[in-house]
Amino acid sequence: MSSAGVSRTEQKERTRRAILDAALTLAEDGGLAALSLRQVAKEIGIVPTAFYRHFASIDELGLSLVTEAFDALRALLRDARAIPEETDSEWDLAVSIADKSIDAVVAHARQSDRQLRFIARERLAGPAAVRDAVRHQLELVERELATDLAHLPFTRAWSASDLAVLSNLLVNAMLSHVEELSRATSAADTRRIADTARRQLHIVLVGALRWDSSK
Amino acid sequence: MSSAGVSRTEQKERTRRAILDAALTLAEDGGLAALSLRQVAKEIGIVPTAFYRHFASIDELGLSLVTEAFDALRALLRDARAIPEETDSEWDLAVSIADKSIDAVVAHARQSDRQLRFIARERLAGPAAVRDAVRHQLELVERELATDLAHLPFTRAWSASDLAVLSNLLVNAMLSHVEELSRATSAADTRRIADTARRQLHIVLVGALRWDSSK
DNA sequence: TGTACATCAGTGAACGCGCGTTCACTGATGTAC
DNA sequence: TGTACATCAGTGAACGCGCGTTCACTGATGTAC
Repeated sequence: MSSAGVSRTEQKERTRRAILDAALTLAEDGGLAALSLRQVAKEIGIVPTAFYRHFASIDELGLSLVTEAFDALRALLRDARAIPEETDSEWDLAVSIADKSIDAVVAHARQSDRQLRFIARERLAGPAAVRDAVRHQLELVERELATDLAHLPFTRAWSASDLAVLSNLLVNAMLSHVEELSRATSAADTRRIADTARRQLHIVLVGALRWDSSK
Repeated sequence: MSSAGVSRTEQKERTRRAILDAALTLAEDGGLAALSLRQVAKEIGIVPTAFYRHFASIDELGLSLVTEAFDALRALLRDARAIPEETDSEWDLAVSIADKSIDAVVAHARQSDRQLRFIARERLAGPAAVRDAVRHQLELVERELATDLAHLPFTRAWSASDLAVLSNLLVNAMLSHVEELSRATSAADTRRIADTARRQLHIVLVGALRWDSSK
């Protein structure tokens, strides 16, 4: 490894990034639990033992991937979040929120699909440490989303528990949609799946608008 | 392997069942892709090579597990399906359907939790052949559910595509709920999760009741 | 600016282990007569 | 019912392979003077 004109720190960071990147891609079939250190090393052209200069174990690599994946998920939610302007009807409000959110999902599913699918997959199939970390982060994300939802006009009278319930529904639905979007093979496919997601979100929002939290 | 008083065919079937059962359990951490034939053999006390008397490969074992898992999922849906009696209001109808469905989910999540989680997990993390089989079966299940939904009073004017959209939403939500239920550690936990699921389903149904398919 | 020494990312050999798969086998169960 | 032969689920040795991890190493980069 020579790479003239590059500082040692910089080169180390590049290798670290290459490891994370290769691991994220290789974990796509079979999940992180079926990924080997040697596969990763081979993929990026280093000797297996060099892996240990960057991570103490595959589990530690997995936890770094969790961190980065949730950076991506939070960026998505940030884009989806902004409170919509006043609308004429509840129906229009639902349409407005659904459109905005689905646009964010489609855009981020395109640029962060590996990260988002990592979350959906490792939550269920990851090595214990990674699986627990993903679940914990998802709980935090759901709580953050619940806080955002509390600022919408129609949730004024909602209980904290109902906000959590809706938040959980939305996060799970979003992960399903990301998964489906990532399998789209054409622009038409993407549009069709986005439309399904939009209609689902719309149904949920209409239901939420009608929801009486005191019942 | 002696097991006096048991016919050869019967003993073979027992071993086959033991393999499927052990595989289903062992796949719980890390997924089917991280499962080895030798682990399964060791678990049930046969020599690794005996595996080949029952399955040509781990993939073929996986496909058998897919079949059995979907038997369990279809049994769940059968229990949830029955059309509810007449109700006074749309709200009551939603409550009635939600209660009935969640009861079915809770009951089947208890007795078939490994099978149902297998579906949720291998859909995302399985070996290619298994993953594809699970996705295909899920599509079929969604179509079946859409057919059932078409018989509900409020879907009279719905387009086929809207029925598919709602069906997809319900199947995905159900798999999320099963996953959460299977992690419950007490009866109180189960009740709390079932209640979340019930409220989510309720929100969705209220939204669906208000849905205008021609929009 | 030049020299001498320190750091440390990446190397390569070696280890013991579990993997899937092959093959010839054993001995209990099943069947034909 | 008894005997002789066929079937076949499970055995056990063996194979080559990829695995994670150890260790002493190399040589380019960084630093102190």
